[in-house]
Amino acid sequence: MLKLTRKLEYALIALRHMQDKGDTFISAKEIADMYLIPRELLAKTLQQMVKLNYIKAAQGPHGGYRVRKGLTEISMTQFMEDLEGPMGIVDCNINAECIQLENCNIRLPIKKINSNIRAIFNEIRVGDITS
Amino acid sequence: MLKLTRKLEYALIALRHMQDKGDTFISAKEIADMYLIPRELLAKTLQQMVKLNYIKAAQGPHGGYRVRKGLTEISMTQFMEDLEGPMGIVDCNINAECIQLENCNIRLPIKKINSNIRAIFNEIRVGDITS
DNA sequence: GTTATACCCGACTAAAATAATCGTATTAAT
DNA sequence: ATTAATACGATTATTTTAGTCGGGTATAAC
Ligand code: SF4
Ligand code: SF4
Repeated sequence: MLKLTRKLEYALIALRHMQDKGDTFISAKEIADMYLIPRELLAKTLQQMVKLNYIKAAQGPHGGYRVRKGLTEISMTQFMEDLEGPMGIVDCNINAECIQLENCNIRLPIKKINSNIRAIFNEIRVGDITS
Repeated sequence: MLKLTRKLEYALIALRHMQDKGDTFISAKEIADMYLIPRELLAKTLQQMVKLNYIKAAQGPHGGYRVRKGLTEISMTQFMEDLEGPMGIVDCNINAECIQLENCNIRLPIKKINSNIRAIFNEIRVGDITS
C-alpha cells in the first residue's frame, strides 16, 4: 500500500536525466536504454508531459525532449495529480464513492492524515528531486 | 496511487466500534451489517488481528471480539505493516527488487520523502483514530 | 525524393495487487 | 441437539498498474 506508480518514477528519472543535459534534446530511446525502462511506456509518459507543457519535444533525427524552464518550481502534488489523477489515501478524499461514508466512524481522523501527506508533497518541488 | 487498502479501513472501523462498546464482545456480523462491510472479509481481518494479539475472540453464541488494552498505543506504522506488510512509496524502500537501482538518479530524494511519510505514521497511534 | 530517426496517439494485452467469496471445521451457550 | 459464533485455507473476481502494438506524422540528412 501507499506506493507511487512506476510511471511517476520513470517520469522523474527522465526529467532528472534531461535536466542534467541542459538544453540539448534527448531521445526517449536514450533514456529508456540507460535506465532499463520499457521504451514504449517511457515514450507515452514523455508525450503526456509534452501535453502538460512540462517538456518540449522536437521531431525528426536528432530530435527528442528537453525540460522547460520553470518546471522545477511545480509542486510534487501538482505533478503527481497531473500525471496520475487525484491523490488521496482513501476514496472519500478524492472523487470516489464510498458506501461506508454515511456511518463511517474514522473519516475525520483519516482526513487529517491525508492532509498531512498532501502537505509533504505540497512542500516538495519537482526540482528538489530532479536537480 | 498512495492509497490505504480497504482492509485497513475495515480494521480501523471495526476497532473503533469495538472500543466504543467497551468490554463486551461484538460479533463480526454486527459490525459488517452496521457499516456495510462484506462479512467474510471483515471476519478474516478480525481473525488476523486476533493472531496479532490486537483483539481477543470468544467463540460460540454471544461470542465475538473485544479490543485488548494497550492496542491504542501502537503506532500506525506498526499496525499497517502488521496487517499489510512492508510500507514504502517505492520498491527500493521495501524488500523488493528494482532493475533501475544501479543507475537510479532519484533514489536519494525519494528515500527522503519516504522517511517523511513514515514519520507521519510513526507519530500517529491507533488510538488517535479509534478513540 | 528517399531514407532513417524520432515523436504522436489510441487501442490493446498482461500482470499484479486488492477485494471478495466459499466451504468446511471448531467452539460453546442454551 | 441446535444454534450462533469464530477459524482457516482455497478460490475467484475485480481493479489498478504496467507494458505492448500498430499505424501515423514530422524532419534532418543525403
Ligand atoms: S474513511 Fe470512511 S468514508 Fe472515507 S473512504 Fe474510508 S470508509 Fe469510506
Ligand atoms: S527510486 Fe530508483 S531504485 Fe528505487 S525503486 Fe524507484 S527506480 Fe528503483
